[in-house]
Amino acid sequence: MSADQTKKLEKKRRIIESAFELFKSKNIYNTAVDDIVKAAGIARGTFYLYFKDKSDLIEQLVFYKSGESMKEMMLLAAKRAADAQDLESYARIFIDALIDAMVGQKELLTVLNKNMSACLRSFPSFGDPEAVELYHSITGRLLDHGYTQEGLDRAAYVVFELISAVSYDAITYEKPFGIEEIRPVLVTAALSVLRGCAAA
Amino acid sequence: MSADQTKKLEKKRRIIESAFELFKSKNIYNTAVDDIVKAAGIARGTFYLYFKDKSDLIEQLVFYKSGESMKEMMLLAAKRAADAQDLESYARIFIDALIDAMVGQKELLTVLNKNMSACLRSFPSFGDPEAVELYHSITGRLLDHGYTQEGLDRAAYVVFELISAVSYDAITYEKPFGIEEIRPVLVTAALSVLRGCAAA
Amino acid sequence: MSADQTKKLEKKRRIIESAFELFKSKNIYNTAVDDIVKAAGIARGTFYLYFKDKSDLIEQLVFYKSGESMKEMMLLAAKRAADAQDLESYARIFIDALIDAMVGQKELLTVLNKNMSACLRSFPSFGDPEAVELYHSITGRLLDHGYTQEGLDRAAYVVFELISAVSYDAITYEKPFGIEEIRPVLVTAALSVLRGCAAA
Amino acid sequence: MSADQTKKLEKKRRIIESAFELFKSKNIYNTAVDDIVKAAGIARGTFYLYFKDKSDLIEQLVFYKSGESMKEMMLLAAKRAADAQDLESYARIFIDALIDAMVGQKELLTVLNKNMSACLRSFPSFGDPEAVELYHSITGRLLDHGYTQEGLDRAAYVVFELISAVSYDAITYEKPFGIEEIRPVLVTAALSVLRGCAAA
DNA sequence: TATGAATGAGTTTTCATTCAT
DNA sequence: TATGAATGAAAACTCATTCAT
Repeated sequence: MSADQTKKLEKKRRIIESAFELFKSKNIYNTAVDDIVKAAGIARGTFYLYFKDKSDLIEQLVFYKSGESMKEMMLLAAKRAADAQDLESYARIFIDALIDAMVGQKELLTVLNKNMSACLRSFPSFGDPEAVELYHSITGRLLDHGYTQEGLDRAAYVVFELISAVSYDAITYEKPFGIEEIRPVLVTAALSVLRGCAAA
Repeated sequence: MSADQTKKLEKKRRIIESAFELFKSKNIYNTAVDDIVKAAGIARGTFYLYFKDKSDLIEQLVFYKSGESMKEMMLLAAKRAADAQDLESYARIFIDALIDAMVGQKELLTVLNKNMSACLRSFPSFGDPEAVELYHSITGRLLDHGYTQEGLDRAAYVVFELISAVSYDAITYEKPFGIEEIRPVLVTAALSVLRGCAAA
Repeated sequence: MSADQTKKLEKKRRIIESAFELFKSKNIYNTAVDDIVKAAGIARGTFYLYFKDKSDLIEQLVFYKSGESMKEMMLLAAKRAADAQDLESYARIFIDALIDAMVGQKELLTVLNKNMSACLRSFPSFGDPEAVELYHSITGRLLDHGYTQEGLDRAAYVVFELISAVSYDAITYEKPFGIEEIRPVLVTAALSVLRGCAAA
Repeated sequence: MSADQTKKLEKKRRIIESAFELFKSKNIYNTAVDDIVKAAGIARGTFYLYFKDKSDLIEQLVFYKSGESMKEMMLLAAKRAADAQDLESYARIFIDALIDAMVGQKELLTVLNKNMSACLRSFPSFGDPEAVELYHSITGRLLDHGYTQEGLDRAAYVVFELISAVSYDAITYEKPFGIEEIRPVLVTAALSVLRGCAAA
């Protein structure tokens, strides 16, 4: 990648970061392109040199940010689950860590408004080679325990949706249940799903 | 309720229905108050007699519509599951019916954009006495099978979130899996959750 | 006046008073007819049974209120000046009292926005027989000191404009001079005007 | 000042002038921003590039216009009074000219609705160095005749308020006295004020 | 007389996007 | 590449007034 291209990408990222901060505090529909360029320290017109239009920015931001966060979450969870003895406790620790990670991403959730799935939609290819590798190293351990790769992908997807949907409400609204109140149910549920899918 | 009040409520509902039709075809943010009043056959100012502003309408619409659809879904599912012999098949048929109902509500899902939970947030009180009764008659059958009422509420909530989250992506994007592709996994998963939560 | 008419007048006054309170706190242009009828406890349509339109109300209010206040001011000033020995001190006390009265009418001034003259325009007939009588009893004392009635009217008018204009700025903005700062100059000035006009 | 800034200021002035013309013919509250931009030959949005909102324009217009007119009035009066022999006739000619100038500014008066004081409030600093200089050259002649600078400022202010308040009613309503009818009284009154304040 | 739902013209304001520099 | 003034369509919302009851 040429120096020029690196510079361009960097600026693009700067715009995305500025937009993200504003989206967090004001929500997408109340953030004007004007606010974004001011925050990024560039001119109005410059914005359109990097993004086709506002929705182009949003699309890229959501994709970039949700991918980024998914990777972070998997990374954190994998680290915590690394020393688990048996499969059962591996999964339990992993799922628990995933929920913790969601709690830590509260702001992102608000912006994405349950659109975490913007990323999940490309599941399990993600769009970031590192993330894919991470995913495989995590799920690999389950493969030889009665799962096919395909079955595993679906189970993992369902588990992820389950966790993110329930966590979203619990974290942002604390209704009908707060996160700590629903966490044990959620962990049990996620494990049940994994087990149930293996049998299938 | 006086005749006047009934009339007012009816008109409010008419506005909500008009808005809903437009939201389905054009999405919320591309629908102007102007479009809504034209569709409802009322004057611009009249709108503001019934709703504080546009966001007030959206809030009420989402709540009303998601509640309404939840009831419909429960109704349909209950009917289909009525003759089930054992608990296992009762649950299976019920869950399957729930997914079918989601498919039938594709349009609603698009509008609510995963905000079905606007209704779920008041779970299991819903806000409509009929719905509550329905909910209790449905879940009652499980009560004597090792669930406490509280545990049942949480399990049911988690199952509902699971089904609606996964179905939403499957139905609206068909990515990463289409609804028929993911349905067996989803049913298994939901049943596992129920079973897993009972044990707990 | 019939009982019916009295009732009507009373309601009219109630509307005017309600409007006046709102005008004081929100200014005329930010007060809607709607606010007024709510405050007066009547229906929207009823308003139009008593006033042709909004500007009709304003006109009547300004006239009624400024006349009322002018009378109050003259009454207060006359009382204070009653025991004055010589003409000089009579005028001085009177003018001073007038300024005090203006200070006490701060709210009215804000509403009328220097339109106190709405009343002054009918000077010295006012529109209220009692006020006219009051005016004559006050100025009478000067008549035999070199003034013609006409000259006196003009002088009084000019003095009144002088006091109300200067007081208005002093009271509402305290710029460029506060009321106590400018008061001595104002009294001197008013007296000079009276004296100067007598000579003429 | 850069060329860019000059250009911007020029456009701002153009908008103000267009608004002023409309305010004169239709009054402030019946002039829409839309009318102003049409008259100024700019786009709707451009207006908001130069003024925060409509009231911002009004504020700036009143200040700018009243300052401008004050300068013109002083200029005219000074020229006419230049050759006066004694102080008495200097003041008399000056005051008379001031009244003439007010008559010539009838339109402005209507727009400003007695808000000439928007400018007077910054008296005697005005906000325009040229005006200040003018003011000092005019009043200078009185300084050595028993006035302190401070006393002079107050006297001048009071005289100005007197003249503008009385003239306003006389010119715009011709009630209770027309301008020519009240002029001699007004001149005498103003002179009396000046004399009376000198003595003090 | 009294009501208050309905009206819709009219206003202000926003904001994504373009384009000359 | 970068700028930022200019645009104007489009949006939300207000409010004086009417009129059927």
